[in-house]
Formats: sequence, structure tokens, C-alpha cells
Amino acid sequence: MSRKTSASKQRRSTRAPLANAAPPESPWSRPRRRAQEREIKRDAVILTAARAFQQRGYHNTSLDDLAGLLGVTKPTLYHYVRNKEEILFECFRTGLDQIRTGLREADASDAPARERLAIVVRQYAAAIASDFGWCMVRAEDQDLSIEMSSAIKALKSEIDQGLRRLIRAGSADGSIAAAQDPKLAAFALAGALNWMGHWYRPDAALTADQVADGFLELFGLGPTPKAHRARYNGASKRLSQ
Amino acid sequence: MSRKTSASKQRRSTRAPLANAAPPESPWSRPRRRAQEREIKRDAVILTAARAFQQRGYHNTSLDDLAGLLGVTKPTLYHYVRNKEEILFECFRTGLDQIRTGLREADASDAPARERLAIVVRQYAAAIASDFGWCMVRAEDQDLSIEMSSAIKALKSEIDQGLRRLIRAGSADGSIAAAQDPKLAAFALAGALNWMGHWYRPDAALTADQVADGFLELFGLGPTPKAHRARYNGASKRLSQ
DNA sequence: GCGCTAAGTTACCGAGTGGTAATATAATTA
DNA sequence: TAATTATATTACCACTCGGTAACTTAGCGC
Repeated sequence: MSRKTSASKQRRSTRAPLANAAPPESPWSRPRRRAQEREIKRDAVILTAARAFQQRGYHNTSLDDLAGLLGVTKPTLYHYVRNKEEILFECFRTGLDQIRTGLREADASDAPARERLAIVVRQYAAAIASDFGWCMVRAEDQDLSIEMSSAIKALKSEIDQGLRRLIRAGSADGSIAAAQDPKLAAFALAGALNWMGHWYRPDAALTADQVADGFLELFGLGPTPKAHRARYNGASKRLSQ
Repeated sequence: MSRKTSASKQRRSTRAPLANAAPPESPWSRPRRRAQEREIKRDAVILTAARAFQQRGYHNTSLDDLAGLLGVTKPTLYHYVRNKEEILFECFRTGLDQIRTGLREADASDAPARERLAIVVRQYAAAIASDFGWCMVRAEDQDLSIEMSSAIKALKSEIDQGLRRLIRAGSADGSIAAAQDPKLAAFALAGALNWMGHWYRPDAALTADQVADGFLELFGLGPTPKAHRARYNGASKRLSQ
């Protein structure tokens, strides 16, 4: 994932990439090629923006800053996004989609709820550890128009409901300890995960997966009931199948 | 706590408050009176700002907005604060101090660590539920100068270290389940609490204390070891003394 | 009553920023 | 090669907002 789209200069020749051409890319369909590059560039804008927003904040990052990071000028950005707000929206959407992917994956599985929850939590942790992780933590309205804000709110709600559903299901099928208030449990779990965005650094000792498993264990939702019960005398997890 | 300091107009007469004079307020010390009113007004600025920042965001709240909410004009604000940044800093400090108060209270007690932790968590929840609750969640740098930012970071670190210490102490004296990674446990607990700032509404069903107790229970740190042990219908751990 | 200080107001400035012509250039299509 | 379209640039505008200077007014001690 290139972070600088150093425009116009070292644009690679048109007929060179004979070897690395992706399967769906056929020499006959040139217009598609164009559209693909456009999308790649647009993604670069969003990703670079996400990183900049994360460390400097949305309001402290001007479009000139962003353009500078990409090696282009401000008006160029407007070829790929409608306005600054749309960039922020895309950041939100991208980050939330990563989590929703985990949720759908879990829904597709027919494993016991405890394992399905583990799938979601690991994916959730990975998402928070990604460049778009800060999106869950930042307030959804404030900087977004009502339409976009409510769109984001809907996605967040979907995630929240998904977590609650899994926790309830786990209580029902007995695979996890029955939480007396699934809503509160979901909030606690989401909070612990979201807070990662404030302290987690990819270069640190723990991987996102390890954090996820650690949380599951803390919440009494350890990988297997056995391991869960054993957690106080040092025996560690024996996970998956 | 008056939210509008409608200045200069209905200022109450100088010799009226014969009955409701507070103990430390003596008629002989007039200049102190002046200083007190000044401080009251300053507090109103901070509190009103905190509320506005919470719902509209720091950058979306102009000083004119804030002045309007207080029924004064912008330059008036500069009688009480040096600049906008100082307002934000005071918000942070106020919010964090509430939590630190709980921490010191816990340190002063000689109850078992489990109970001391409960004290902190309840105070923490109350702080997050207050008007200054969003301060823990918002990134500390980004909008603050390095000096102020590092001051805030120090306060946050103190809180984090305090939580870890209590968790370790609880593991040591056996009053709580031994977390295999106190740092991770502290992060999870703090995260769950901080996340309250995103969903908790004072008018909702749960009080802050109830949320705190709910979290303690979820984390296996329930009010009494019995209740805690009971939640897995009796299996597992035999801890504490 | 007389100064002095605090508290507020009006009017304004300058920097930064989102966003937009108008325009030049490279790539595609014909 | 000519026409067209996508891409990028320079120059600029409109506007917001933090902050300040100059001035007025109220309160307080003497």
C-alpha cells in the first residue's frame, strides 16, 4: 500500500507491467484500468488522511497538509473526494466495515456463541489496531452532517447490537457465563476494545490478537471453558478446535 | 451551580446576605468577596465550555458561541482565562482530578484491595458521567501545547498506574482474582469506564454507581467474593484468604 | 465625592482554511 | 494528427475565528 502517490512524474509506462498484471486486468479493457488507478489513488487519499487525522486530529489537519503528504496540491484532492467531510466519512466507514466484516463472519458460522464472539472480538481488535482504529472512539457527530452522522450511527448500532446478540446467545446456549445485563456487558467489551486505540502501538509487545484473547479471558469468555476455569493457576489457553 | 452569570445587572446588594453568609465569609474581608465572585465566574466559564465542548466539540465551539451561552461578549472571557487552550486544559484537569480524588481516597483506606478498587471505580464512573467526563476519552495532545499536553499525560498516567497498583495489590492479598496481566486488566477496566462517556445519559435507567458495580461484577471483581463466585454457578476458583 | 481598579463592550485585525475558477498538460479515442 | 477527457496546477476568494486595542462603566477604598 503506497502512501505517496507521487503523481505525474514517475508514472510507470503503459506497457511495462506485463508480469504483475492482476488476473481481472485485461489489455482489452483499458478504461477499467483507468478507473482502477483512480480508485487506488482515492484509497491513498483516505488512508493518508486516516493516519494524519489519527495523530494530528481532524481539525488540525488541513487539506493542504494532506495534499503535501501525498505529494500533490490541494485541488487535486477534489478529483477524488467531494469535500473534507467525505474524507472523514470514508475513514469512519472503512474502520467500521472491518468490524462488521467480523460480525458477518461470525453470523455465518454455526460454532457455539462463545467462539463466534471470539471471532468478532479478534477482528474488532485488529480493526482498532489498524490505521482506521480511531474511528470508533471519535464522536460520530460533531464533525459530520446529520445524514452522514446518522449513517455512521447506524453502523455503530449494528455493531453494538451484534455484540449484545452474541452475548445473549452465549448465555442461552451455555457456552459463556450468563451476563445479567447483556447490554452492559457489550458496552464494557466494546469500551475495552475501543480504548486500545489510545494505548496500543503495533510495535509493542502484544499483538492485536493477544490483546483480544486477553480481554476475552478477563471477561470470563476465555477460548475454552476449561482454559477459562484454569486461568487462575497459570495454565494457558488451548484454543480453536 | 448557575450556568449563566448574567453579570452586572442583578448583582445582589452588598449588605443583604446577613443570613446566608457562609462561615469563612466575613464582612471584614471584602476584597476576598471580590476574588470569590471572580472565581465563581471563572468556574462558570469552564463548566459551560465543558458542556458545549461535549456536545459540539472543541473546534466547533467558537469563543463567541461560548460567550453567547454565558450572556457576555468574547473579550470578557479573556478576563478569566488566558486563551481558548487554557479552557480546554482546565476541563481536562477538572475531569481528571475527580478520578484522582477517588484514587487518593482509596489509598488512604486500609480496606482490602478489592474494596479500594471499588471505591476508585465508582468515583471513576461518577466522573465520566459528569460534565467533564468526555475529557478522559478525548485525545490529550492534538489540541494542547506540549507543556499542557504532557501535564495531562502525567495525570492520566497517574490514574493508570493507580489502577494497576490496586489490581496487583488485589492479586497479592487475594481479595480479587489474580489477573495474569495487570496492565491489560487496567486498560480493559479503564476502557470500559471511559466508554461510558459515549453512551451514558444521566436520565437513563442506570445510575453511575450501578454501572460501576456492574463492571466490577463483569470483571470478576464483584462487591463480595461470594457474589462473584456465584456467577458461574459455583464451579471454579477458591480465592481470597 | 474622588481616584483607582476590575469588568465589559465595540470595533477590528490577521492568519488559516475550505473550496473554486481558470488554465495547462498528459493520456485516450477517433 | 485532431478532438476530447482525465488529471493536476496556480491563483484566488470568502469566511471564520482567535486574539487585541481602545474605550466605557460599575464598584470600592480613601
